[in-house]
Amino acid sequence: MMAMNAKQPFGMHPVLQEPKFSSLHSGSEAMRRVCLPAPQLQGNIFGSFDESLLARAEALAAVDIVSHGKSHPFKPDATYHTMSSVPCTSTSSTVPISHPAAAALTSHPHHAVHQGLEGDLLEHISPTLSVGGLGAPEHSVMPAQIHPHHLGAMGHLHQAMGMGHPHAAAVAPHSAMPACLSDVESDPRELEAFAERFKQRRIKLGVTQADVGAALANLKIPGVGSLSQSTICRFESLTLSHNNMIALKPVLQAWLEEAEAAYREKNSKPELFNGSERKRKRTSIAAPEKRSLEAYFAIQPRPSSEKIAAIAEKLDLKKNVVRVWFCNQRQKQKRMKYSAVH
DNA sequence: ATGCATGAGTA
DNA sequence: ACTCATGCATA
Repeated sequence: MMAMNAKQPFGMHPVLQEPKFSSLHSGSEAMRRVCLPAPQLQGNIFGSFDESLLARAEALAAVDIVSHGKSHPFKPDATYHTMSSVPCTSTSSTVPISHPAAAALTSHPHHAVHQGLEGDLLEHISPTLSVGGLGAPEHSVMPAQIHPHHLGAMGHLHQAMGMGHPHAAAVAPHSAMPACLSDVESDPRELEAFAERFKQRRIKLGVTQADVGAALANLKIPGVGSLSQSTICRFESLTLSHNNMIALKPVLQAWLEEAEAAYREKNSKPELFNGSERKRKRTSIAAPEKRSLEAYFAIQPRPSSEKIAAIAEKLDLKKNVVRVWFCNQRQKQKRMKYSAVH
């Protein structure tokens, strides 16, 4: 099978960044920080009694096994093939994937599969979306170029678009304003509702999350490229940051509208349609270690580099793994679902 | 659906 | 060295 490779393994084109728009980052970040519980108190304590606290954390971890209402009462995730020995550092190193061609050959089972299963729908919808009806998918395959790592660009764009003012309560006394400026219905309710609607309608169209992500690139929206299944999934399940949700909403909404339009069009015109990359290895932190980490996190979400090193050693994990774990943990805390200011 | 990771942009 | 938006790999 030689499907086109839409995505590439990591570490290839660091370029392709657009002049990018703004950096409202700080703004939102600052704001969010203010909203955080901010348990700074323990910083000092931790600093001076680190040893004992670490110990206590471990003790807690030992007992606190199930009490963490988190999510895993007991998942047999203990499958730690932690091949941490292999630096995932995309630093090109041995990564041979330099030939787009080769990459294309070996590529993604995903897209291939999807095309097989729903190629029909996609081929009718996607082209229509991008070209506006010209159809004629000369190359009925997804052009493997849809991924011009719009990375930062997109994120910024979105932020620029959606960044906003969480208020929006007293707004709009006189409907005069089309409400299209900086307003943004950043209302969590609205987002939640949209996400739900989006998911249902998407399913109705028979499109997978991965398909949506890929199709996004066909919308030709400046600064918007494809997205992964992960992101679409997270959008639907509201497990993205508030800002991220707001930024993505308009794009997904645009896709949905066009997809449905294309769908309708299809149904209304029966005549026409009747009828080397080395794989990155995911390190897995064993349950016991994870419990310890959670305990540490509870007393100090932002351990210093030294603490991280200490923890890493005690748990016999790579320092970087621990550092990233804390980063992800913090990020996780900020996600919508729970943290939302409902 | 979610865990661990990367990279850009910041501070 | 952190935050954020994302993605690959995997349960």
